[in-house]
Amino acid sequence: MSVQERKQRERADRERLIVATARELAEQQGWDAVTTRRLAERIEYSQPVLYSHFRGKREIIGAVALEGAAEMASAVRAAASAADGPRARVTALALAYLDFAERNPAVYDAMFRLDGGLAFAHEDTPEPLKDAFAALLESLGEVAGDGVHPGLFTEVFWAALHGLATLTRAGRLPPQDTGRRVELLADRLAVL
Amino acid sequence: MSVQERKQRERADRERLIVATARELAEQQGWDAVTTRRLAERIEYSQPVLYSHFRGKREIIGAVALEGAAEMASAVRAAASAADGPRARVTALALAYLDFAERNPAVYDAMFRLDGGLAFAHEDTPEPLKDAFAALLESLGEVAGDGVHPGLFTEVFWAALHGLATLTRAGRLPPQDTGRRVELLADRLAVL
DNA sequence: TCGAATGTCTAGCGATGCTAGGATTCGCAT
DNA sequence: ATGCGAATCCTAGCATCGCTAGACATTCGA
Repeated sequence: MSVQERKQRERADRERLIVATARELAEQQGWDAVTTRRLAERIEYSQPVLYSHFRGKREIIGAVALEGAAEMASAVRAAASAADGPRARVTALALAYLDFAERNPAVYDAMFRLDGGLAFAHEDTPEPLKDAFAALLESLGEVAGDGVHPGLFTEVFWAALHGLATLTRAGRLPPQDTGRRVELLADRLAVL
Repeated sequence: MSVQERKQRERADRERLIVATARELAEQQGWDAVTTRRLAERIEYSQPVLYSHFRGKREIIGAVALEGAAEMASAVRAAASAADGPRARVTALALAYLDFAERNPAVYDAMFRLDGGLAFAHEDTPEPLKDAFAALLESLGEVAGDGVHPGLFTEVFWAALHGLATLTRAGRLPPQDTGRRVELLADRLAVL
């Protein structure tokens, strides 16, 4: 029995290695540079090994996206819980979100820009994605205002953050004004 | 002289044909299906002809993006001018923007999701892109509120719209709630 | 009418995601 | 310890991608 367990452990290790390497490579040189050949070379295995873990490149991107969603959820929660009061909580959350997107552009792309083959809308949405949304909802729901569905409010706020993250990374919005934009968002959207 | 003029006209016609065909193909089957071979076949020329008009596939995407920007600008202006008062203007503008994104997903992708090789932030930003932003600014600037830079406000509002468009297309947000989200955005962000 | 210039196509390069099929290694029963 | 079956891994290759060199045809100007 212990032999099989060791093998399973090694397999799981290798799978983590693949995801971590893909992420590292993507952050260093962009997702275009993450080819199956380069990835295989970096993990010191041949290409087909990748396909014994993942159905294809898309699924690898999806795995990175899930990892990123978990990290983002915890980053958002940490920032929110460190702030006092609804107002500070909202701005802290927003800044944490944008900070995560800026520090992990490739991961953010995997989550929202690229096709990771993830089911988003339906019930079979992976847990990390639902949890990341829940992390936003926890802090944003309390400032939705009367008569506004917390989920709907969170979606709109999230959309605004996503737009800011995307456009900033595209060079469209100068990064130094991020603080003022977040202030504007929090002042106007949130009901305090 | 008239011979050269005819040739130039034919060349310009063919260039328009390339862009229109690329756009059509992208809307029908997605940008992944827009390969240089398929595109060449559809316009009934060989691949190298494409490269006598554009530096590469990126530039073709960029051309579609510019065409889309011009259309979006006029769609936004039309919607805004047909509405009475700032409040109605803002919601009409927002709905027109989202409607454009929904009806022309491939064009919207070319504008914001894909790499069309367009210079965005700098001064050499192509005129249609600047004009599309200007179309937003015209209506949104008047509801920025006191002490808020109209450009900054427009950026934030635009980011929110962009996020809504993106997330809706990804299947993350149910389309039937678009109206309520727009109402929320207009109610909260705009100062009337 | 003929050389030159312009325009177009055929063929091919390197690289991509992905896979079939053979080789090798490994665990386990004898 | 040994030999066999199975699991594991790699070599080699396919179709397709964006892109380009060089041959071919066509048209223009003298």
